[in-house]
Amino acid sequence: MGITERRLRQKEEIRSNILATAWKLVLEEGWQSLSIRKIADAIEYSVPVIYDHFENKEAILLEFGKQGFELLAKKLQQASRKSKDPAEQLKAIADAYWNFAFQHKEYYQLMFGLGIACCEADKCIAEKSAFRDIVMSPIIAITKSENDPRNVNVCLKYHTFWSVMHGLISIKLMNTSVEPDLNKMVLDDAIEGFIKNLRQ
Amino acid sequence: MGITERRLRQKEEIRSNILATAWKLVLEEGWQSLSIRKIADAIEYSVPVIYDHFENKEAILLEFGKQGFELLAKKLQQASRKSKDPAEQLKAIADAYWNFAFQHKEYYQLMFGLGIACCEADKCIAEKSAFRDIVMSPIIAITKSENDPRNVNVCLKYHTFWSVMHGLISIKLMNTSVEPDLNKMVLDDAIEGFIKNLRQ
DNA sequence: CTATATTTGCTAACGGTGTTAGGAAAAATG
DNA sequence: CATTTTTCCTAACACCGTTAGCAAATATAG
Repeated sequence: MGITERRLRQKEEIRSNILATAWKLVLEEGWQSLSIRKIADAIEYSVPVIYDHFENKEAILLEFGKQGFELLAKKLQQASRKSKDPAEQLKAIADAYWNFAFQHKEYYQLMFGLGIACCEADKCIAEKSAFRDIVMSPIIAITKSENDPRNVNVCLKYHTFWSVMHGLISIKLMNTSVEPDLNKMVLDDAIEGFIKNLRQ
Repeated sequence: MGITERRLRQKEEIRSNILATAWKLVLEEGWQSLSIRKIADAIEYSVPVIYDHFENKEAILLEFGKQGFELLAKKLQQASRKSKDPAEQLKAIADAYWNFAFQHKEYYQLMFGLGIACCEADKCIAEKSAFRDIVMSPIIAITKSENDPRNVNVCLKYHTFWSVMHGLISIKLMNTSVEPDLNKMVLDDAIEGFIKNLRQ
């Protein structure tokens, strides 16, 4: 009797319909303007139906957050495989990170908090530590320090790398227009400096 | 006849009462929870009175945003006067920027967009360009390039500096807890590297 | 095939948000 | 004292996230 299965399938379909519709709305009007009511309207169901599939609005955002972290990890993974030279790896990773941020602006905004309270603290630990490892590996190789990821210095360098990336991107994303648009030069410059610094 | 003057004074008093109350509410419960109704409640006036003094909520936020930029500029100015050596100046500026972000977390959040849509683009140009000049000056001195702030390379370095600062701070502020808390070491490390890089 | 149980999806509400129209009361002006 | 101006409030509009409760549709058991 595939009845319960069909029901599960139908229920699952509504769920992914919610997600797909929400995503479309976000692309069209941004995170700030996404609302449960608009989603309900678009999928042609009443509002409470949404709550049969997600505990609350934040749960929907969290879903996208995880998607984003997975996609980012994949992109960084691919980038790091482009070369055997750790410095080249790191450059490729930086590149991929940069591209991700602007090609998937909505994901990036959600993941790194330009306007939404989601994906903080413990919510996405698994997803975050995945891409942490990817970035860590070439840094360790370049510094040639002991191969221990818990090495304080390596941790520090990783943190610095990530911060630099995030700073460059988020300042570009908020587009303050005080200084001219320096596009990717800034990134290349900063990463170049970072790698030099890694080698002492 | 000082009647109109008294009226102006009283009106002005309500205005600053609104601002003071709003600021207290922000300190207590954060930007997200600030609402016109709460302000009205706290100053013991009805809601529309707020709109006699501010066009809308964003205008109130903008007021604080400008205050923030002015305070930051002052702090950076003071810091840069601590030494004649440009490298030391830059370190002091970085330090002051860092301290500002954590001592006046609310200002920083408002100014650099961790959660509020304000202070973008053209709104705070004057205030922003003030602290731009302060940071630019030691960078120019260190690179010893032509004394032209419109020099592309200097612009790029300034942008990098600012991005690094912002990245370090905002990642610390959102406290993702994947990596251990590396406090100010990360800042010192990054700035050290940045200055080295400036000198070629 | 009918009766019961379950699932589904709705209406309507609660309490919150920013914002504004319109009118009553108070104050200043002639 | 009458008139005009200013001050300030009530009440509403249109949103928001969230939930209680109920009606209709569906599946299950006898």
